[in-house]
Amino acid sequence: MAGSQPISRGAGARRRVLAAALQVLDDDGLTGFTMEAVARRAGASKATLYRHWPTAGALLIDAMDATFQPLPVPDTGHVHSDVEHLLTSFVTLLEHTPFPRLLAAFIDAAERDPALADLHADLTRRRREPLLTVLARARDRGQLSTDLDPEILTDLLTAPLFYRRFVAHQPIPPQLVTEVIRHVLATRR
Amino acid sequence: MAGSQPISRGAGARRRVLAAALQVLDDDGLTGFTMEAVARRAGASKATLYRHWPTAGALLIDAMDATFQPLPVPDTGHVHSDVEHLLTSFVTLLEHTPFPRLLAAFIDAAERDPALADLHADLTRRRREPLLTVLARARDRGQLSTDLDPEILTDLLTAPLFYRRFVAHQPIPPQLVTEVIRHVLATRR
DNA sequence: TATGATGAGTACGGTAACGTTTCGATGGAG
DNA sequence: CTCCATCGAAACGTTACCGTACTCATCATA
Repeated sequence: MAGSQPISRGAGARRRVLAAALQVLDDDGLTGFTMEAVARRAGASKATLYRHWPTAGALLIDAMDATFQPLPVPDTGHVHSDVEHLLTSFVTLLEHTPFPRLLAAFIDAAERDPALADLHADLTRRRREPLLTVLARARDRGQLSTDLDPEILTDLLTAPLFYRRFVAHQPIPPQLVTEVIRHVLATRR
Repeated sequence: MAGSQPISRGAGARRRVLAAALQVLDDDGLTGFTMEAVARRAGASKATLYRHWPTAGALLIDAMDATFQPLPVPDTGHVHSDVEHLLTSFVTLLEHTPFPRLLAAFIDAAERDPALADLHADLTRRRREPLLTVLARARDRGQLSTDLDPEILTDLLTAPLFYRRFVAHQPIPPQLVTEVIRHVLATRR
């Protein structure tokens, strides 16, 4: 976006509040996510928050929606390396950004709030798109058997990375990406 | 910590409180998990809670620890059906018990409390054991190539089920277990 | 049956977030 | 330059949870 566009008074405060909301969620989790805490962090008035968002849940939705950024779609000509690029980028996201902690809080929230659950499902769908694009392209090129469902392949390829980070709560070993691809992408010898 | 037959006075209240703690966590998540709420639900006095647990975190740890129950280890003679039994049981756990909602809350809590993180890692390890047992037995029988790491296989087999439930937030299709096994356990036709 | 533990119920002062309101300051548009 | 929508700050009464303390009932056992 053209950064020199003047940021209107209202939009400026809005952006600061959204950024502060993510910081609070990252630091203190869902428990610490209150209107007061976000207002403090943003250097904003509570009145401003309530002017823009009726509830803390609505604010949370906007804040999480603002975090989304799709991974760039690689095009090396080979499924294998395309997928490897994507998964490696994703591991970086999991290990070196606030993303996973935000997601952990959000997953819990989405269990109990239907509006958050909807957004969560939508964000997940958008997050999967680059990988699905790569797989579809591979199928068009004949590099991938047509009896393999791209949706299930996407599950199988990305799930272990999530699992390591959120469930096993352990670092992701460097060879995991390679191993996952080897098992799932059917490079059978 | 007295006898085994009669439930000593103390142990009775303790069990009721732990059960109430899980109900509160299931219904209201981490946000609603307070000493007062648990005491109310248990029909117990706050003083009783504080007598047994110094903090809400300590109570949460004991409550989550009490939920753990290992899946029975099947022994059909074939890796394939053994694994299928285990994964199917696990899907039932994910779809028809409070387990996943409890876990969602716990994962968020474990992101910020080291003691909870330790317990989380330990519970995950114990949950994996039946599958690891089955895989080890298969290897001893020569039904499984020795160059496949059982730990990674366990990741690949269970991760998609977690993923569907927590990340994709979608029902687990009946054929997913079969598909996962087909891809991961290398029964290539 | 007498006694010591244990628990339920209640009350307490302290803290924090709630959601709303008022007021004075400020910056962008006409 | 003027106007006015928007902002930050502060105060408000309300509600909820905190952690502790005290009383009285109940059960376990010797």
